Amino acid sequence: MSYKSLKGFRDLLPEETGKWLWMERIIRDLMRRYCFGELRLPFVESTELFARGIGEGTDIVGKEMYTFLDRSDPPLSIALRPEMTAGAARAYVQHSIAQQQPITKWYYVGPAFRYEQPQAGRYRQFYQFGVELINSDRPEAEAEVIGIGNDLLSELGLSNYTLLINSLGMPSERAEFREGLIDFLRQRSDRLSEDSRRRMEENPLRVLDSKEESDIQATQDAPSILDFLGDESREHFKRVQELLGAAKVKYEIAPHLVRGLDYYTRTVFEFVGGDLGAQNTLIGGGRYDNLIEEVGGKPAPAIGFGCGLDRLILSIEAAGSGPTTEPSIDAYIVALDDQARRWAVGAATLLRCSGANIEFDLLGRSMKAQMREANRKGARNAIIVGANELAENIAQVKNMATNQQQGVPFEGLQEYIFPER
RNA sequence: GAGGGUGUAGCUCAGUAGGUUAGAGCGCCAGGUUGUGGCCCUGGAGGUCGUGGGUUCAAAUCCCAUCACUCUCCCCA
Repeated sequence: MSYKSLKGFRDLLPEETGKWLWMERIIRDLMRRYCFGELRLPFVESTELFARGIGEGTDIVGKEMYTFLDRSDPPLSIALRPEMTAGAARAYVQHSIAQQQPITKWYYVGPAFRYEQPQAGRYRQFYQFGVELINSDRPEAEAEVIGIGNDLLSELGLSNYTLLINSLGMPSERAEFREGLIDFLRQRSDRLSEDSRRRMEENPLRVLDSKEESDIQATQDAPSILDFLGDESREHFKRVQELLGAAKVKYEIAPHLVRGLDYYTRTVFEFVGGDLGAQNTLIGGGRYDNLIEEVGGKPAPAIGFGCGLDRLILSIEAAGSGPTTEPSIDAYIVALDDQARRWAVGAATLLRCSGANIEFDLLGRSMKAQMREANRKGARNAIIVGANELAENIAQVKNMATNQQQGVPFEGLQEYIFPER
């Protein structure tokens, strides 16, 4: 085999795309009911947009972006999008959406790219569904967005998941907490893992999210971000919890939940799946009240989430969920000679125009082979036409399940195979 | 960037005290049926045993290197 897809990139063959179409249909139907509009963004943006939007210090920007120089003069640094929120914020500002509508509800579905070691549920080209709700600072916005995530998972037939929520406060509150946390961590740095000692200075919040047993032990009585929230942030978080209760959404408060993007403020949340191993974040999101301003717009509070569709597919498979009906073939036309094949081409066109799913042999195979193919494909009927049928204008139609076969006049085929529905 | 595991037919895998033409199941093709699928029977196509080198009379099998895939850590969806 001379060519292979690149590491972390893969083909989705028709065998699998059925599941994807099913999932995407559920997503789009859900978004219709929540009255969100679909946004389609470029796959490529200026590198700077992501650096500014996501944060220079994050791993995503620091070491996982696919960046290239284009052919302009001087060359422009561009990047494959590592997520879609920055692009959505850019679009919001570029099109002056704030001037046109008081609140904006967008969703998107599509690929994003990160240069990482692939592993289960993680690829270099991965697929995300996400929502962005822009220009509301109200806790109802949290309830709306989190509710979408909850509804989505349940409509996909998943039940083995947990919603974790936390508040990171506003930047000033987080800075204060950060100081306190660094003090705490320094005192017990000897008990921390090597990774955590490194992270302690650059991103101390992440230490709390460590999976190392020693780190978990050492940080059990670490200060909680929740104790550093000001009145407004505290009240906001409390109200979010009330509203989730009103929406009957089950959640757990997770003071250790931090998330890796710089732009989050106040509420952050994750839906984690039970049976996915390390890559178990199905949906991750939060409020980002400063991002719009960061990319050049007038300040606008916002909240959203990203949802990993590759992982959703894994969960769907693990849960035994998925589409129940496969597209069926209404009839397979079995043509016995060249005359009959000519007839079949015309008949197939007519039947297909009426809405029926029709297949016929494209390899010039024997009748036996055509019948075998009709059976294998699960066709409901075989329309058999040879010289005799052409002479009488009557096709032999065999019901593949019952074995019953009868003559059907050509002009009655459409009605027989595909009655008006 | 760090650490495990695995590479034999399209797919899932047998085959290692080195020994003739490398096997099975599934799938695919054809025949058994003159104009009728499934089940059954028979036959067939399909393999540089990941790649390169070494040891040996002889390597899928032993040694070295290398690549790919996969899982885990980091990080995230």
